[in-house]
Amino acid sequence: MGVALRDIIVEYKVPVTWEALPGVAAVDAHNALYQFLSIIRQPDGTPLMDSNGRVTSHLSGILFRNASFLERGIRPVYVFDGPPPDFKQKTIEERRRVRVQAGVRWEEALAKGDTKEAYKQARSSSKVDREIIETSKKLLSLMGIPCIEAPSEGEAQATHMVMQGDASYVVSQDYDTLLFGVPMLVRNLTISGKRKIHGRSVTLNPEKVTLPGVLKGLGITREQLIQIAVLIGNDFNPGLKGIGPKTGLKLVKEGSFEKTLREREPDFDPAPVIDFFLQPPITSEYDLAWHPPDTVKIEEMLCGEYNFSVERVQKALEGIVGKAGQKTLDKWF
DNA sequence: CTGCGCTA
DNA sequence: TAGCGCAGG
Repeated sequence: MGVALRDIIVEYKVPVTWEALPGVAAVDAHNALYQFLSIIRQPDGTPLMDSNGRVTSHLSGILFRNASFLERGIRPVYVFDGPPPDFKQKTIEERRRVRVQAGVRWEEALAKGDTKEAYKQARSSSKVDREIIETSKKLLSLMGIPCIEAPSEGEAQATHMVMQGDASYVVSQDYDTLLFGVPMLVRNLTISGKRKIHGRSVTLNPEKVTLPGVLKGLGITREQLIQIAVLIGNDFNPGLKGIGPKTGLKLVKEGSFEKTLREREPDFDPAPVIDFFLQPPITSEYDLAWHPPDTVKIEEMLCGEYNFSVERVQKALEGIVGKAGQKTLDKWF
């Protein structure tokens, strides 16, 4: 998922604290849900499920993450994807193929008793399907958190909302919003900060990436950043074999973007992709309103339908109403 | 991912 | 009271 800009952007990330991030956060909903689905699993890869076998990992993630956002003065708005552009079709099919294959390999690893491999494959088999999206929207709404439908890519819409001044930054693990021109992107906005990477437990702190910082640091324009994304591959085109971010940056800086494409992929016209990043479908018609959480209905949904523990849910909700309550409730809701 | 209980 | 490991649904 996303574009592999990490290697050239690593220097331009700035650590931030939660206290420095008050205001409205435009959350890349698909990215957040995928993260929850892929990570909130048992060691053998089994996700959290209710007694009917329905996946609940995303609901757990949404409840605790957003309770924490609200407690700390961050007002999240979740931006969901609309219909993808035609030229994303190949990417979508390829992802589906990889996902299905991971599902098969998960089964195989389980049969062999290879727990580590099972967990890895299970993560890759995660799918943000219609059911996941609908249940997520329902819980978010009950928590009083606005959900926006993008005309097309959620990342483009979230970016637009920051540019309009309706949100302060985008929350996503992916760098794609930079291509859409987001002024500020925040990654690792998690509560614990703890992650398991290569079996080791490491602490990841929230970090911000600003587009001006990246462009200035790399000495390029946004158009050139998009050119790099086209060369190395992104959500909308596969990129050229053997060209990663470093080589892409070099080629683009020496003005060889068109020449390289002409030589390597004469039949590929990058114009639609470039144009999509520069002028994506977006809308200014959205309502941003936060409400106090409907604690009764949340409990009905999570505990009544999905077997969540009443104590855990109530505790999370108390955190929102209690702390956010007295100080900021009036201003927000 | 997140909360929580146990350990030093 | 920080750090680790496990359960959560």
